[in-house]
Amino acid sequence: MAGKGAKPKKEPLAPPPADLPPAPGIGNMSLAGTMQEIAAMLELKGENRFKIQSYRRAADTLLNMPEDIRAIWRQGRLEDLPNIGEAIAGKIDELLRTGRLQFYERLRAEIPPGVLALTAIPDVGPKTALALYQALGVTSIADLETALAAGRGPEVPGLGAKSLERLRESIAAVKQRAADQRALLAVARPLARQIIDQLRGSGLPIDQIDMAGSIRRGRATIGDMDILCTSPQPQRIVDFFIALPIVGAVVGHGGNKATVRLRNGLQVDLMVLPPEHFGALLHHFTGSREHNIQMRDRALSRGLKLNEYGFDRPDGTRILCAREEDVFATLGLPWIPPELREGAGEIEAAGRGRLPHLVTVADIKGDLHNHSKWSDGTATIEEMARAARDRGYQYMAITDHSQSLTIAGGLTVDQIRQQAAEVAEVNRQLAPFRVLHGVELEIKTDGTLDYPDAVLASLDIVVASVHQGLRHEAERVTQRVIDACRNPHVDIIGHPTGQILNSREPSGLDVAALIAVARTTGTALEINASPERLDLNEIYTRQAVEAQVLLAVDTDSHHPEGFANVEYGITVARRGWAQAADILTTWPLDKVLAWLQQRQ
DNA sequence: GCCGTTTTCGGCCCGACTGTTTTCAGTCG
Repeated sequence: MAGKGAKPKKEPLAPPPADLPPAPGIGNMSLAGTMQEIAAMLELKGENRFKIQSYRRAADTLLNMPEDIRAIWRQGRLEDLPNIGEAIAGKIDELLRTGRLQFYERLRAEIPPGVLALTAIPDVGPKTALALYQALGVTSIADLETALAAGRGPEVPGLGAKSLERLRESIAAVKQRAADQRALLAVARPLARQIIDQLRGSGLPIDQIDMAGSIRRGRATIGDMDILCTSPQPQRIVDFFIALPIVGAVVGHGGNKATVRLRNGLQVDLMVLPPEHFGALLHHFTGSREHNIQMRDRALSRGLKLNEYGFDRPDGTRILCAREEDVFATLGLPWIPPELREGAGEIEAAGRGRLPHLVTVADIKGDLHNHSKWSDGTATIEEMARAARDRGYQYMAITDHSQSLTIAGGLTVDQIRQQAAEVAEVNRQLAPFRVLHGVELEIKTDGTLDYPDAVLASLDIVVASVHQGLRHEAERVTQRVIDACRNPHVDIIGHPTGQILNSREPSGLDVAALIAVARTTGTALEINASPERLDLNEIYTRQAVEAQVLLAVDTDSHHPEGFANVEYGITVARRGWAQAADILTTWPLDKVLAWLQQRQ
């Protein structure tokens, strides 16, 4: 028998030769994408659904795991990962060694091109997609639309008149949706709060109300919103909800639920529930899918069946859960914060009493990356400082752009020297509040920094960022950022990957390599809280936390209202399992000053 | 294809909804 705790294996996959580099461009994300594609193609082939599920779960593991897959591979530990066994480990190994996967390429050759795309249509899954292809020969949504318009369709087995009509509507909807995008959390969450406030203020009887789904877990972008509440008068709640001014169209409504589309296009589901089921339903609709699967698995191992109404015992009786805490307690667990519910080890951690004490907005004591009128901000240094002080902060850094970023009014060496006098004056007025004089320093396309070291040494703090040459090849971007990280004057790497949600992909930066360097240099990595950035993301945040690399939640504010965005940076930090001690900007001023001093 | 504090074989999360193939399959969240 194998030793306790270890997963017994006949012959573990050998680690790669020490001198073999991983194939370029292959990391956690791309591997997860490949696994998802394999799952979709196997589904189309009608493969065993549990095999398909295995590839999906392996993809989830890759997406949520806190470590870089290449490091695990190098150590020969692929099969130690949950949901990754001999077969999938072998495929990951093949991809990392050679950059290709024969199994995947054979599947691609087998599946008619374009059929997969049909499954983007609502209510069209693999079975329907294949039937459409076989009966009509269509290999794209456009093909299908043309065929249906020409009166074809009745020859597809299993599709009656109703289904065909529905299909036409779904195609119209999917074409519309392609133009739309997922909403930023910073757009969706205030809307959800507004709806909840209006329902609460309606005068109608509401006992409990909360948002659920990805908005409650705090994902960076939101597809649609779920709001759950309890009330003795569900119909009146539903009627009030669908008549809200913010509602653009009512998609459907009944006695205790309604689906609407807001004026900005976001879909919102409201459900009014019996109070005795509220906890179980809130848990069920908060998800994520993988978290729910693992919770049900844990229930099964205890002879219970978990569903959205509670736990069913083998004798047919039911354990009701009015509060979410009851769901966890029934499985011997403490309540798990929604931000952690991604099925990425939180249930195991909860079971061992090892959940992190997640950082909160209330822990934040300052903000170390902000702009003023001196470059591209809209407020004076004093206005920014007063706004930060009014939030209860002890300090704020002014970090206007450096000279190379001309488009943002970057400061010359002379200008930033002049700026120091204004910072000193604001500090005289607002003491003991402290404005740190800093810069958001360009990491230039040639890899050098935008000010000489002597100038950097005269500043309180330096945030180094990439704005230009984000599309450079991965090795080059990585080298530029790592070189900046190694400069002892650089304190923080700003928005490391440069991603803009919904519009710009992250650069090719090898974040794992950056984390490894930051660990040795003691440089902090930023979680930029600007809602369209959220960079580092939660996955890299967790990698940094595990590596004990310091993080800085900064809002990159260009006006006084920007400080409120700290909420979104904190959400990322929480999703990355960060505690207050991991975050530089939760530290009090004297500790931050001592840290900066010691770095000089 | 993965997994194991009853297990190395035989399971695998659960229920709602819909249409149609009148007893269930497909899709979704």
